[in-house]
Amino acid sequence: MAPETKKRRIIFHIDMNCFYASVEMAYNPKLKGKPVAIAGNPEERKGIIVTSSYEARAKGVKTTMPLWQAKKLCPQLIVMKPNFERYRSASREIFKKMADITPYIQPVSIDEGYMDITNVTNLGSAVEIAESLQKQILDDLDLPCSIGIAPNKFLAKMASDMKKPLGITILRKREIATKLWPLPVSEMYGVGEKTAKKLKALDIHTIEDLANKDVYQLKQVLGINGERLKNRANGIDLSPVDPEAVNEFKSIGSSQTLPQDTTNENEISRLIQVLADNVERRLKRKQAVGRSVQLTIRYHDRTTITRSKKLQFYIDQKKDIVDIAEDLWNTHWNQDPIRLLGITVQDIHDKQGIAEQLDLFTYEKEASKEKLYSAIDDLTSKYGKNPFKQWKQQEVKDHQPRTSFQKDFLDDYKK
DNA sequence: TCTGGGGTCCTAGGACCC
DNA sequence: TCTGGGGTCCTAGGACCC
Repeated sequence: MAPETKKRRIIFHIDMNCFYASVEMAYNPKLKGKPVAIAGNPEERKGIIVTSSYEARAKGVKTTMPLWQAKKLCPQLIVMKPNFERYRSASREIFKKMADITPYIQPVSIDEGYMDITNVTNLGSAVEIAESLQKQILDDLDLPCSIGIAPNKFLAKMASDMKKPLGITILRKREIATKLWPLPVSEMYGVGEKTAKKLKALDIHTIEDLANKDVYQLKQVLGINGERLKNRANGIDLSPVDPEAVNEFKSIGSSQTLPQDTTNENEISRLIQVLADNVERRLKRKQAVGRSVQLTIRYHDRTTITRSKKLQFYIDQKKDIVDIAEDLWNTHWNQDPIRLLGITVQDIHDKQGIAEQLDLFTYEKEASKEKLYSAIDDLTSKYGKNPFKQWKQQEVKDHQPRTSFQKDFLDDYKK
């Protein structure tokens, strides 16, 4: 957790400018000053713009624009495939430099993060610290960034957006009315297309309009988020800079848009293997196990469904992931051509932390996972329902059935 | 010729338990 | 005999962000 929250905090938001394009320019300086874009797969339909340089943006090239459209706007556009290893390595160097200043760092994405420098006392003023950090990142890594300085994360985030590239912007509480309120509400962090539309219907167009709107009306339209957005519009955000957040993964997924829509079950079966393989590899790299598998199917017309299955056990093996994904596929596919397939393992936990529970559950009772699965199947068909469903780990551990039904099951299982 | 792939958080309804 | 209300878990989908 961040240092004190009572004391007025000093929060930085560091935002890399055109990150992927900038990294490519750092690798190959000949690209500097030219319209450069990073695009998904330049050959196929999934070719969309991921990032572009300011020179490309000047011609109207925007993120998520289909490649063909970008080329039409900017025929000289230099299009490159993403080199994620490069970006990850540059990212590590950037966060190292932040870590030299304070341990209170919260990475948000590969190119963005917060710092709480409230208790940094030996490196000069906040602005001096920001200038020095920005200069180091530029001099050592040849990468430009913008930094927002504010009393909380939301204002720091909005501030870093105000001057690009290579900006440093301070946003004080007393400057909210002049610097923040005039902006269109759609530019606020947390307000997307749908929310902007709903706000417009309430005659809210600027952040000032939102700041002054009756909270009850906002909650009616936006739920709890309405209150949060109003608070932010008034410069209120108590959320701490949380260095642990980055380690607390909740899901790991892999999805792929096909070259063409398909109903071919062989192709789909192969794709499931590839996706499950991806997920398995990343689970193992993170030493994690998960307890729920979700299948995403996007059809020809882009309607998308998700179907998931919660498991009794934590898994990290490709085989298990494939089994469940195929089961979901067979149960829920409606025979229409599909455009995308995705597999996500959810309810993820650290493998070490879960090991004791797994041990108690499977090894101490000398039952392999398969054996236990089939025992559950047998007994479930015998009793008509699965008594494990409502059990908490603790109760299973302690063998403390709460109902006679569970007691029967347990007696039966122990045999 | 439209619109990728990786995530998080929130909501809402139904099942089930007490 | 014919019911309330609170809580948790599971599932599906929506909105948002980079």
